Amino acid sequence: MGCDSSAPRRYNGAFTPSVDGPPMKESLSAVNCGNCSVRRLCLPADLSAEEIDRLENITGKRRLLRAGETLYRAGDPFANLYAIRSGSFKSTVIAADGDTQVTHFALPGELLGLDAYSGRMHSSFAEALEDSSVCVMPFAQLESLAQEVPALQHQIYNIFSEELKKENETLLLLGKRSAETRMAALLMNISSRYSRRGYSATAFVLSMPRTDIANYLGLTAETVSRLLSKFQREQLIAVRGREVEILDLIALSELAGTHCSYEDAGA
Amino acid sequence: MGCDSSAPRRYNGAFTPSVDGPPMKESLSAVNCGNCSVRRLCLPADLSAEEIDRLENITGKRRLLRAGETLYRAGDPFANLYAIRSGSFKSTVIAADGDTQVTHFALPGELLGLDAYSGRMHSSFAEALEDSSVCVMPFAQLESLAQEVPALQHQIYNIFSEELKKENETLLLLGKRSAETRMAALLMNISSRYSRRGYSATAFVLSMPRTDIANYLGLTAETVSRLLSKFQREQLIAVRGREVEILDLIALSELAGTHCSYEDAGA
DNA sequence: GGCGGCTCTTGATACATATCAAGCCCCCGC
DNA sequence: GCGGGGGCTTGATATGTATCAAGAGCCGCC
Repeated sequence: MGCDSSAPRRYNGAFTPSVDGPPMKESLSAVNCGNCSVRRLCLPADLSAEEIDRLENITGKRRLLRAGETLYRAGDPFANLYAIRSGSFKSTVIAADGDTQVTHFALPGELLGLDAYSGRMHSSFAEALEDSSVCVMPFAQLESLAQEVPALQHQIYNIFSEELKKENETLLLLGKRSAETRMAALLMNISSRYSRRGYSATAFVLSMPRTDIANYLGLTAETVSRLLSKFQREQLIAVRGREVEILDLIALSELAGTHCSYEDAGA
Repeated sequence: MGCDSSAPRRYNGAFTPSVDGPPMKESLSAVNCGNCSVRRLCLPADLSAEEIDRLENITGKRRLLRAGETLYRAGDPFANLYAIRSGSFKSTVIAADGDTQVTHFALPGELLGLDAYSGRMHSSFAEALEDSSVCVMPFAQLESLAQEVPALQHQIYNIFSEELKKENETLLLLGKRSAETRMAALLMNISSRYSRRGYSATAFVLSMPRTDIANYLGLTAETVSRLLSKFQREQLIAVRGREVEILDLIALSELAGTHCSYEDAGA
């Protein structure tokens, strides 16, 4: 079993029968960065075997979370970055008036916690949308290792920069686009992110409730629901609860107003 | 004359009579990071005199831009970061369908170009809103210097992280808030950023046209105009063209739904 | 000094999406 | 198997903001 043993699992599943058998268990053998299947997406990108080895010494720890548990909260001291190995998370921020806003959905192979460096304190919340597993990466150690290993340094900059780019795309999406476009773009985005990971680009399970999707897109849950129904009527997708199958990838991407996804149109 | 000689100047000014006298000229004496008035906001934060000296060797170059000129365009190879010394910029991204979205307004002391690291290519446009001056910082050199100077490294991470935090706040703003709230939040934000720089928090000139504000906030120019008029009727602000005076900072910040600004509620 | 072109303002109307309100479905626990 | 509750869907209505349209102010140019 590699770094990426458990497949995403819904906590409220329709496909998957139940979640109660032997959950949250994980073999610890052969769990390392070198053979991690999300490797390409995590930090190690261009490191040599020896460098990966050193990285592993500081990223050995795993943390398992149940659906609904929070990985960190705004105000928590910043100590670690987290690489998602399986499962998914939502990031939220809270306004002064208590209003919350979902800012991201994080899927396997993606990082959480980058916004916490400045101020040494998390400024957002990360909550597991389903049972999930993360690599814990103590940033202080990562930082000093990076000081010695330029390739790691580059990779960290890369990730920060990538993250900024993604946010720009999100802004673009939320800026002035119709509810329909936003919904289509989100579906395309999730599709491409799963596909990049080796999962199906056309059939997946949304791990988040409609309310979270709505909040993220700046819409209401009712509107999200209506749009999904509409897409289904138009034969663009098939929805059943949180299961989604994209029937017409091209039409959907045209609706989204972008060729592939608003994240990274390549891949 | 220090690092921050020229004050922001409108290119379409109401206060300032004209822009044609001796523009875009700048003494080169004593232009260095150590005595730069935006120092606290640029990279040098915690560096020793000796380290600042080394930094200066690679950041000596200046670039002057006329209102409307672009600092970089999406697709340009990434070579430099830019620290704004005077003037202001808008960052935009362009959707596949050609639609553009303003993602930021950048004021003096702030950095541009961070999103370009990954892919070694700019993914957005930066256009001067008024005649402006920037410090050119070749990133490759910055990077290798950072490899030797941990304090610089920290500062770079800091800036990246700060940037991500800011974007989260912007998402919060755009997510589900009324036009009124967005407009108030933008005014408060600009106010706090100017104030942080030592300028008046209550009287400033918006360097961008209404259309850019509207685009940034996900509204139309008409709505922006109406809102400003409304704020004025309600004695919250006084507007005359692009000049704004905030009359009731407290009421405005309450409207914005945050205590001070959506950027960094402190300061 | 007067003309022409922007940017900005203001008004009337249209429309997209929110809001309010049931009812349904599915999953879970008893 | 039955009852309960949360998430989801669907409908009717309300409303905020866009859209369309006209006019005003300002600036630069001729």
